[in-house]
Amino acid sequence: MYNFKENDPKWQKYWDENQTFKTDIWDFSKPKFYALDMFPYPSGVGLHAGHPEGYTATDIVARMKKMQGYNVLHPMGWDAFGLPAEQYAISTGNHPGQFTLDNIATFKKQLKSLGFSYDWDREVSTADPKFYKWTQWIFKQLYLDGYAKYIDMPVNWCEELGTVLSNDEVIDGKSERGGYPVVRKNMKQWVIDIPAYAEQLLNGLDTIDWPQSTKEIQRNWIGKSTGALVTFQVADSNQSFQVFTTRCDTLFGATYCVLSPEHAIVDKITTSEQKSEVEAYQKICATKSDLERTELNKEKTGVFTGAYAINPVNQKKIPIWISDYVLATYGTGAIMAVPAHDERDYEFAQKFNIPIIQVLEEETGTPHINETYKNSIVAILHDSKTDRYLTINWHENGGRLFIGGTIKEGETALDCAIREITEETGYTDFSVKKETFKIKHHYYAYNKDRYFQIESTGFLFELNSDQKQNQNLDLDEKFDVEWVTLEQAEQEVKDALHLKTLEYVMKPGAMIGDGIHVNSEFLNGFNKEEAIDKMIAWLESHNCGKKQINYRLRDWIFARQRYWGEPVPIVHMEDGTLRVLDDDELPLVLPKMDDYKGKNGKAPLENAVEWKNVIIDGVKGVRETSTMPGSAGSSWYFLRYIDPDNQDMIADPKLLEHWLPVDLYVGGPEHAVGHLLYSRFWNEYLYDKGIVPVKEPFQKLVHQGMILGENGIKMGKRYPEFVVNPSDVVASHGADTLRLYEMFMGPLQADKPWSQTGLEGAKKFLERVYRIFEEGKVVEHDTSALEKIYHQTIKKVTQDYETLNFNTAISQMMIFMNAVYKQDEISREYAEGFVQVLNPVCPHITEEIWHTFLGYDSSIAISKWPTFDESKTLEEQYEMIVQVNGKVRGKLQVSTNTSKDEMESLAIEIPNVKTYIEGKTILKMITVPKKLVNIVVK
RNA sequence: GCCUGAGUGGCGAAAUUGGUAGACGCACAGGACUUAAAAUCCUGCGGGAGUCAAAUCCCGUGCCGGUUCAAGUCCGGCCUUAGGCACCA
Repeated sequence: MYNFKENDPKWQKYWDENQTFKTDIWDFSKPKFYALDMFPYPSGVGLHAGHPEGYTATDIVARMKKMQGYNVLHPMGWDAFGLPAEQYAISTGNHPGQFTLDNIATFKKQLKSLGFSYDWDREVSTADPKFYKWTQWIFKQLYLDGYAKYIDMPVNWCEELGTVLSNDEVIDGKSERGGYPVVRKNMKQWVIDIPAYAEQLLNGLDTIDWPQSTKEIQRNWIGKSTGALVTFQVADSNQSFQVFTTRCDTLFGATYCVLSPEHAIVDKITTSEQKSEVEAYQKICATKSDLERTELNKEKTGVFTGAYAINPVNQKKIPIWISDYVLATYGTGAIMAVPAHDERDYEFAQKFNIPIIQVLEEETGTPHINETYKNSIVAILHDSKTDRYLTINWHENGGRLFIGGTIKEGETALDCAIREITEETGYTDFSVKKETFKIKHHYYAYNKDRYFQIESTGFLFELNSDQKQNQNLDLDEKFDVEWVTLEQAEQEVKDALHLKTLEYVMKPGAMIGDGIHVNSEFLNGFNKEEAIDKMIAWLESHNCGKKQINYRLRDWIFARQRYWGEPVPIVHMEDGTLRVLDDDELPLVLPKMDDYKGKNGKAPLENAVEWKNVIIDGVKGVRETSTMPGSAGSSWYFLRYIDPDNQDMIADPKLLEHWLPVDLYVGGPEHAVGHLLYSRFWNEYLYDKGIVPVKEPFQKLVHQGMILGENGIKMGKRYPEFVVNPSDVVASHGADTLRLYEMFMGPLQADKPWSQTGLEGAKKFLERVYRIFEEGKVVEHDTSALEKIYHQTIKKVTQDYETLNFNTAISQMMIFMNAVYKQDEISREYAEGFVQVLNPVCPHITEEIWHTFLGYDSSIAISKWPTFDESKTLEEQYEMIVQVNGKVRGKLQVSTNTSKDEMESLAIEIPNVKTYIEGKTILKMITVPKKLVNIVVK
């Protein structure tokens, strides 16, 4: 019986005292491996069940790499600044620093009890002035290079937390922490110009081994869109404004422009008659929270400014409106509206009665040379009393259609539709409900032997009464008038034009599909891509527009009106200038305070009067009292592990050169657009400055899944009875069992429910392993019966650890153990190799066996990883599968070097196979060497 | 609405380039050991038909269709679910 209670602490102490996992950072003689965990925020509640999962994964790889002769860097630290500690300090009056230190001590103890192979000498904490000196230093460089800016801008303001928040900290209009409402507010703020790196951050994604989903999230967040900038002159004014559009080809369809309510030009162009209305609208928008904005999504609102813009392509005057469906923060904060082909613009134009001009036309049928042009209609008549649609059935001479017809000279499309319905069906009492966008259609008329190209307008009519008159038909018009259900119409109407018309009638709104240009002068007849190129060329040559790329990515708001964060190393001088601290003034340390709560929306540091007021070179100044966001320190901490005590720089360049990039980074997927984007940005910036040697800091990233409660639901306050505390499990089952179980549950990346009986199973396996040694089953002679499975096991486990498939690695070790039990003995060589490959998952029990039963006096962690002999993994026999017409009809044990011909002749001799091929012709045999024979018979 | 993943026994899950679906574990059942139980060891275990027992046969990887000698795997269309984005012009 293995005594984990005694042995876990014993070996943890041994590794500590012997500095088993101390990294000799300057030893460049061996290949390096940098295994990194996302460092935890040391909360008051300690580790949760998810922590050991990711940490064990990196630990396994780190331990294996060390045994394989790599110089491994496997550090741990603390993301120690943040809101909870500060909230705690406010409510208890204690210093958040002390609270944080206490939590760190708890976390460290818990992590040590799990036996991770961290080099604790490299521990960092973002709240430690020795660390944040360099966070401030990086900020200073960003400031000096113009990336960190102090600007007036709309920000996410959270009243409850008393601070501004960055975009990734706002979820559905509420704060990520606490779920408090967030409103937009104009404030002078520190921001960092991450959009300047948008393109590089986007391109870098193609070079790194990250989960597809996370790359996709980052791509969406960066939100690159290629389009054009178009300048509109304001009529009867010297003002102009620019719009951003991805569809400049639809410019002929622009019937109005919309400015965001906050747009700077609004005040200058609004006419006196519209002034009060515009100002009232602006006021409403300013007080709306982001949540209200999205909730009020349903209906468009807006106000006419009274001013008109000149459409540059045709000099038409189009009205300028303001509306909050145009965002001040994206593009230029102004758009050209093309209601015919944009759903939002369509909705707005409908509501405010603004003209809609179709400039794209869908095309059905196949074009032909020598077409005759016609204008025509397709009319769909609906009877709401029976919910049927009127069709005419030509049977074999053309099938089921709606009513169609050609527009006569001097007739409008609507007149034509009414006339055709009455002529063909006799109905006279109906009213028009809808006229659709036009469709271009090509067809061949047999009766006239001609190709036609028509431009068809669709109509929807509603039948008022069954009043009829006689049909007025030509002699050759032989069809039945039939009322059918929508379903029947959709199935039986085959004509492309009529089907498309039905689609237009049923689906209200703008025409979003692709089409060719119409009503667009020099663009007529061109498709989207061609038209965009032509339009950009036209705009450039007429000096009123150009190609433009836009990003959704916004400035990173880099200040929080909170205490527990890095002070910003800036002084606001009395003369209005900003002064950044000299290097020798760093770190700028947080002052101790009596009260950590800010008052009236002011930062807590405003109350640190002695700290904030300074005199520099005889000029008075006030320190910046906002602090940096939590993601500041975490954006570069992985660099500091490499040289944590360096007082002169972030880290020695020679060390960075050797150790970067991080080879394996494991952590939760929730940081996809926060930490994982910010740290890529800082790293890339530091790369451009020549400080960091690699563009991308994390070469391979893996997200561990969530450990769910036994009820299949996320562990949490909702179902406290299903919460598993890793420390309890360590106490009851030992660290190795917990590590083994969490790795065996399923793929690392998947969410997996906890299972108490599964945990017992893991423990049983370890007992089974231990018993082999305890009961003296290790023998000094060879156990050749185990040779093949031993080599297969070493091979599979080694490969699976490398690819992080720990569950299948463990399953292979179980298979090996089963074989050992069957054999009832194992050679010393195989026993050692097995214990070594198990060691990364279960370091304590294997260390114990290594010393006690195998007699070593040095750690198994520094032993040499076992090797396998490929030739000894190969089977000399296999089960050949024989299929007849793809179904398995026989199996046969054959030698691995059986030839194709031999396989086939053996196959047809199998009795059961014979019964299936007897009396039939063998068409062919498909033979896959070392696998199967498939006999195809008829 | 749009973009990513995922869907396999009672349960957690395996399955190179398409080539025996269900490895391994849990649960369950039977047996050995024991005065007995626990622990341990051994055996069985997708569903159905068939048989004293076998052999053998049919069905089966969310649903429908396709490609192929052969589909969990490839293609098309849907459903469910998790995550992300959401007036981004």
